[in-house]
Amino acid sequence: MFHFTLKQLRYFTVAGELSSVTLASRKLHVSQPSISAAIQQIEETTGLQLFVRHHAQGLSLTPSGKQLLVRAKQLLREAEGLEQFAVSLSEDIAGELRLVAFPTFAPVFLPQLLRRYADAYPAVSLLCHEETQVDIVKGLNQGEFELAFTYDLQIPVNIDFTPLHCFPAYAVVAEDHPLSGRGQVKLAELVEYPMVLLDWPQSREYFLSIFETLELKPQVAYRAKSLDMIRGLVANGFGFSLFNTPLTTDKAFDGRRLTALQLEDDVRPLSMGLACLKGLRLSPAAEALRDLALGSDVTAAVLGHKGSKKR
Amino acid sequence: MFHFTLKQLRYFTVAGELSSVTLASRKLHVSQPSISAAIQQIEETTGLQLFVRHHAQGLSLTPSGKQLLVRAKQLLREAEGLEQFAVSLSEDIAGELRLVAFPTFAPVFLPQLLRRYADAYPAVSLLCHEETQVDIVKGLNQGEFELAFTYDLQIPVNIDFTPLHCFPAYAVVAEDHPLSGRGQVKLAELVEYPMVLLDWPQSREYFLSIFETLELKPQVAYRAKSLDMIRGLVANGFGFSLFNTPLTTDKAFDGRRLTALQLEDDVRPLSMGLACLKGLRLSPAAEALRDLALGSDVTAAVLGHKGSKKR
DNA sequence: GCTTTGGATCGGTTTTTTCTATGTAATGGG
DNA sequence: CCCATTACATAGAAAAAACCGATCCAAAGC
Repeated sequence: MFHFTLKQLRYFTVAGELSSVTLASRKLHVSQPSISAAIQQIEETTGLQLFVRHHAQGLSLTPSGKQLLVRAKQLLREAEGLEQFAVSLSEDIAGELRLVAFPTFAPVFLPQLLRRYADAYPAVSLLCHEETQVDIVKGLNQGEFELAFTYDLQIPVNIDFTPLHCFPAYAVVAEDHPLSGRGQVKLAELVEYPMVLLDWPQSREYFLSIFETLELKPQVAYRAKSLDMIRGLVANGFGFSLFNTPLTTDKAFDGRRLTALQLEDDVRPLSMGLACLKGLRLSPAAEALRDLALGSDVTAAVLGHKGSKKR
Repeated sequence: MFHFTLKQLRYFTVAGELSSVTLASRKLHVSQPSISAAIQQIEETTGLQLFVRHHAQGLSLTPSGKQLLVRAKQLLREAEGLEQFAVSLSEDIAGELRLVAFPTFAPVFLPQLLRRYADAYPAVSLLCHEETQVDIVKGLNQGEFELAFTYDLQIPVNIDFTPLHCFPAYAVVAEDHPLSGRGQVKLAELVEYPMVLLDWPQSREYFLSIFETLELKPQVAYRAKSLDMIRGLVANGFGFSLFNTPLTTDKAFDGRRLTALQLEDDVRPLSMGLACLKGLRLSPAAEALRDLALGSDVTAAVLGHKGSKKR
């Protein structure tokens, strides 16, 4: 494919600039025949005559050699730049950091966290996707993302999970729902009413499994594809729903009000945390974000301690 | 200096794009361990983890790997470009062609020749200097110029000279000079009048040597550094002068007229031609100009056969 | 004519690259 | 559950290359 090497180009450019094979060999700490050979190899592969040899007094570039020299130096600078870039990627907190987050809680606390991160490490360009659990796992595996904020749900063995915060499940009903104002309810009471279900691959199964462990079966009246839609449906009396992500507002988008109800049953809370590939050494940029997230209770500031920290 | 090679980068990028060491090895016609090794070497020198290895099902780039891949491909493209450039320099009539010409006759016929050349080979960017003989020789030796249009005067042995045209020396006087209208004169007659001398390193000696061979000694009344000045001085009655380059106009810049006088003596005419370094293989661009210059009597068209072709 | 200079060439050594063969871990079909 | 398959890693040997010291050679300068 390539008929010359960076090393040959380097030897050539130095010799060209010094107009001397010997001086170049000294400057580059290699023997004089090495430089000679490199130049001849380039001359051979390109078919160009790069130098006019003056016996006993060095050599001088031919016009062709001069033209090649300019472009060769440019290539060498760019190679140098690539190397610098690679080193900086592996040593500095810089480059691109590709994140992914579970969409239900992403907007709740990520904006604040990313703000703090961006202030602390301006050399990093952040990229944050939102995907459902299966796509998060797929994306991590394929190197699409380096770090994921997600729930500890169906995490495969090859993915490391570090819990950040625990979210207990709770019920949400419309303000004018018969159970509203109760403060807390039993799941057995809830199943008497129609349910609105978040219809996402893993979430679906998770919410239904909560009832299954108590051998209850909710009447799913509606399935919706977004959290906002669920809130709206619930607020408009289509039934109750179960959430883990805290309600940060008691209003649906149309202004109707919702009420949260604690569950009296002993339901396993969901653990939210940071996931990344087990085999992957994190970049300094990712490491920094991980430290930032672990170092401070990121959710507390926003949520006012509605959940319990860690698992 | 550089801790990776173009070959390693190439192996890496192909493997990265195919997400497979094996496929890359097939595509590049090398063994699979070679690819593996190259990737590991880059990982080692940069300190980056480029791939996540999935047992039995290929590998996928890490986010860092993806970033490096993009820039590595760019560098490879640029290397490819450099190679193309070099090959084109040695095979195509393209690139930069650095010329130099002796200033006295350069404006007489070079513009027309270069025009034809530029029309025929638009991929070549022409650069034409004008220097006196010593600087022409120096420039050729140092690779400053590839081809020179000059006189066969004091040409060192390491420079090849191909004659293009012969210019006999002739005298020039003002229109109102006593010798004007004679048509031809003897040098012995000329020395009775004051002379105006072109004061350039080699030209000076050449003109004086013409008199010396006949054991004559001209009275040099004025020395000037440019041909235009000489013409003006002669036209204004400061004396006669000797030229080789044909007078293409009988007017000086101030409008005063000049007359050319043939020499009756047997003076060796000056040979004008193409000079280039003996050790230098000409670029296709230079070769093309040489062919163009040799192929047609470049001067005839302009001068109307005032001199004799070739030597 | 002798010395100096500086690139080219020659052999031999070391290093790097590449290959074949094999190991190994995960996947998938029966 | 076993076994064949897949695909990367590793080991060891062979081939290629890069490199070096020594020497050669041509020109320049004293």
